[in-house]
Order: sequence, then C-alpha cells, then structure tokens
Amino acid sequence: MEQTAIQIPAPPAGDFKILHQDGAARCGILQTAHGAVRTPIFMPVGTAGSVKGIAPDDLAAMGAEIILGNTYHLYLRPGDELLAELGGLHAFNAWHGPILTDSGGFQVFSLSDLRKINEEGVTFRSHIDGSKHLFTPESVIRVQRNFNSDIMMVLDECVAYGTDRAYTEKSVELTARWAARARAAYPKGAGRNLLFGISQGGFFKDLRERSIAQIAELDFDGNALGGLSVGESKAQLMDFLYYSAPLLPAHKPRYLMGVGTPFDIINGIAAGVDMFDCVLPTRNARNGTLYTSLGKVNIKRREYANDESPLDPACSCYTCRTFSRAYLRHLHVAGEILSYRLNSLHNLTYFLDLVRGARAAIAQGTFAEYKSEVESIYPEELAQAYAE
RNA sequence: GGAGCAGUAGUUAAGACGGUUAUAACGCUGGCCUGUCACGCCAGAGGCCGAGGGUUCGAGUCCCUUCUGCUCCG
Repeated sequence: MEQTAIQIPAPPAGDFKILHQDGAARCGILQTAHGAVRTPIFMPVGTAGSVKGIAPDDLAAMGAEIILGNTYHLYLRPGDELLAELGGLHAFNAWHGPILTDSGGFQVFSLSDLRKINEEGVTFRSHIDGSKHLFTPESVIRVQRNFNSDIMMVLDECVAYGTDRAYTEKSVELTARWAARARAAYPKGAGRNLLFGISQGGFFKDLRERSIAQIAELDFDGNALGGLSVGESKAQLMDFLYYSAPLLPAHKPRYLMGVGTPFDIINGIAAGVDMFDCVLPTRNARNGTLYTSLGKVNIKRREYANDESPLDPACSCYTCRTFSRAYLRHLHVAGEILSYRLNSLHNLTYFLDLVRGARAAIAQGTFAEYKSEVESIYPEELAQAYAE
C-alpha cells in the first residue's frame, strides 16, 4: 500500500464535537483559531494579559489549554488599539494557545459604584485614573477583535445577589437586546473569532429559562451561564446550576462563568457544563490557601513551620516535587515573590488535573465515582450544598 | 559631677484640663477569598503603663525617691 500524505484539514474554528457522555457530563473538543481545547476545561484567569506570577511556558507545562483575558482591563491598559498594532494579545503576551476574553460585563457589576447603565451600554469610570468610558455591545466586540481573542464574550449585565425580580427581569431583557446587537455587529461566520452569548436571570428560574432561550436563539458559538456565585448560598448555586445547565443548547459548549471551587467545578461538569474559569486558584495561591488531594491547606498556619512533607504527595507539579511545606510557609510568611509563583503553579496544576481527571472518568464511564471522590475531599461544601 | 529628654503590647509609637473595659501600626494566631479595583480582607490573642512611695473619691497622666537608656554641659 502506498504511503500517501493525507492532508486532514483542521476543523473550522467553532467546531465542537462531543466525544463521550456519562450521564449529563460530557467530554468534547472545541476548535479555535489558535488550537483545540479539550472539555471539560478549566481556564486560568489572566485578567491583565498575564496569569499572575505564571509565565506561558509554565502554563504549557501544567497542561493549560486556554487562558482568559479581560476586556475592561486590557482596554484601559495597554489599550486595544496598541494591542492590534502589536499583532494582538497572543503576540503581545507570548501565549500562543487559545484565549477567551471576558466582555467587561462582570466589571459592570463588580465596579458598580463607578458605572451607569442605559440602553446604549454602560458608562464607567476607570479604576486606574478615574477617566470616563463607554462600553456598548458593539464596541466591546471591536475591542475584543483588536485583541484577536479566540473566544469573545458579549456584553451583559450581571446583577448583584439579592436584586429583586422586577429589576432582574428588566436586566434580562436588556442583556438579550445587547446580545442581539452583538450578534448583528459580528454575524455568524464573519471571522475566526468565536462569540459566546451569556444568559442571566438572577435567582428566578423562569427568568433563567427565558434568558437562556433568548440567548440560544441568537446562535452563538457557545453559551454561558452568568450571574452565579455572586454571594448566594452553596445550596442555591447548586440548585440553579443543575436547573439551568441542561437548558443551554446541548450541541454547543456550555460555559459557567467565574466558577468556582473544585467542588463547584465537579458539580458543574455533572450538570453538563464544559468550560470554567475562576480566580480562586491564583488569588488563593497568593493569599496562602492551597488546594490539595487532602483538602484545603492554609500554608501560613504554624503547624507547617517544621513540616518537611510535600504540599500534596499526590501532585506532580514542580512545587510539590521540589519543596517542603515548611519552606512554602516560610516563603509566604516572609512575603517572598517566589511564594506567589510556586503556590499558583500548584493550585493551577490542581485545577487542571481535576478537569483532566474528569475527562478521563467521563471517557471511561466512571464519572459518578470520580465526582464523589472529589466531593469527599470537601465535606464542608458537600454539607452546605444540601443545607436548606 | 550637673542638666535635659525618654522609659506604655513582641516591636515602634499615641495617650489635651488626672475620670468608665489604656489606643494604633507592624508582628503574632486563626479565618475568608468564585467572569481579579484583590501580594487583599476580616477577626482574635498579647500590656502588674520601668520600680517603690505619696497626693486624690480616682494616677499611664501630678509630686518624691530610685533604676535604665540617650543627648548636652563640665
């Protein structure tokens, strides 16, 4: 038989194939302009174009497949036009894998004292210099295209926990109109940058359902669940997660924005979510809370002062292979910069291993066992999830 | 030898007229962190106010003695 070089064209960006299914959990592969992403996936957060304390080679070594950037931060500094001029965010920060950029919708929520929302968009003040800016559904697409983001997010309004039904309903409608404008500004197939829609709805199930239907209708490349983990109880988070996730279109990637703890992520996967991002592994790393196969470890505790054992004996990251808990405690207590890097390296490895393990379990049809194994590491959250 | 200043939490310091459980920062101990305004936030434990005596209803605060440190003058 003759050896012929067969050119297999890469699937087009946006192509999403589900390879395995185990209950509602699925394992798939999403194509982007900068490569494929295996799902379920955890995306390290690099708000200002850098995963704090972690260089791209470390990210690659730990098996990160896609990272996040933030439109709000990168637009303010260094600016989207400069990034376009310098060849986009990938050329700028030397991460050549896929990048998802959040739209700034969350900052509309988290920087609430600095902004004003109307039909046109959101006016806000820069947290850096106080200058005034306007984000619209259209401008946010333009900015993200200047970044050359692989997955762009539409502008949405994320309402605070406890917002009443009347406002939440108005907000859902506004988010839907903004989504439609985003879609019009970037029609399907207009480019290789993917565009994901975001559903909201606060803590009202009918509004969640309505929002998801409105967003689904616009035929985005993927669909996100927004506005969760904003201060509600663990039980409420679980309730809304398991209610909402199955309503998102099944044949497209589902993204649970900003969530969460290992417990949340494993439950998100169980509910049928494919993508997660969260600042917890990196922020907590910097603040001394480390996730391990033995549970959460607050490395600054005195009990670790003379602990020669590795942080997590089951982990194969550089930090766990090389240093003792005693040294990691010292670095943290002494405020050494290396502490941030080593801790972040470990926590991100832990989160990436978690989803890697989930993919393998789904493929083998053993996800339920895997899930209860992970949950048993976090008994407090498990108890809270079933608390009334 | 004389004069001045200072001795208050582990540390550095606040404590007008003497008046309820003596402050703060840092440190220490513990907790928190969910689309990063986040090397951040919250809480807690630490003090016979150098020692002794006196005045006073009441003294960290006033008076005397004493000890220690620093500075200056001889």
